[in-house]
Amino acid sequence: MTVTVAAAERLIRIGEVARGAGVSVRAVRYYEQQGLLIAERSPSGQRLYRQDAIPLVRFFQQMFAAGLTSRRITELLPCWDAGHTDAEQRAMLRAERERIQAKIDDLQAALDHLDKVIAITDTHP
Amino acid sequence: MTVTVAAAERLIRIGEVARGAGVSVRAVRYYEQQGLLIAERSPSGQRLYRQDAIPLVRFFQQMFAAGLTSRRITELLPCWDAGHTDAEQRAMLRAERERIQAKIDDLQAALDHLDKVIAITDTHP
DNA sequence: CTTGCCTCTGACGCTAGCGTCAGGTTTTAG
DNA sequence: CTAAAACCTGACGCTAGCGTCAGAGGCAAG
Repeated sequence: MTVTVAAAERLIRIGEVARGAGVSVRAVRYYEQQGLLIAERSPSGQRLYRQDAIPLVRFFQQMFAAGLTSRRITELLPCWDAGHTDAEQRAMLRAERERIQAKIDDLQAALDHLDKVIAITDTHP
Repeated sequence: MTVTVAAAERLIRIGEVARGAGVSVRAVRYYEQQGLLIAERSPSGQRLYRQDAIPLVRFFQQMFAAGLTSRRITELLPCWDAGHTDAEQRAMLRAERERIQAKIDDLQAALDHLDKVIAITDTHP
């Protein structure tokens, strides 16, 4: 008979989070300052994170790349954490979705434009 | 018998350029400061533009949206103006192309991520 | 013990594309 | 002629996500 015990999760320090997610230590501190990432503290004051902080930071990077501000991300975090959403949050999700789609379209148009020029300059050196 | 005369192009002032391209007057001045857009000057010192300045400014906007800096755009302008390109410029064109494509891919991934969350929060209110 | 790496809290710096205000000239409409 | 609208040159401000430096404490290894 086996008994499963809730294993005390190994907490990691800020450097490990930063390396794991491919960002700077400064960036991780900044995320905390913006309310994106809450850390426990060791008795001596060092930040301690759960391991899922690493994918979370990666996720922040993805959203930043998509043009969301840290403020928007904090407002949308409950949609992930709890699965709980109100009408306002769903509207924000859709609005950001549309923004991103529009941005993709703009980028695609710019890409097409550049490709034309590349084609011309290649056949016409 | 009809004689075609090279019609003296009607020059426009900065306000018309700005309205035509959907940007601010300040932006147009900024482009000049960055070396993107050269303007003639009237005797009193006002900037005078040819009408193709409007599509040019639109193009700048498109490139800005694609993440190119004004510096890069100035370096690539000869590719449009003269059709003349050297190897370095062609390499820059390709590099920018790759950057934009990578950015599109990132945005698409973020969009897919958001769509998943939207689907969850919709079926699971 | 001390060497060396990691972490801490401020706090200022940076970039890029403008916004905006100040104070003055020019052009245009009536 | 005159008032409004448009234009000019500085020059400082703003945002957002960090970089970077300063000065000080924490922590495992030899």
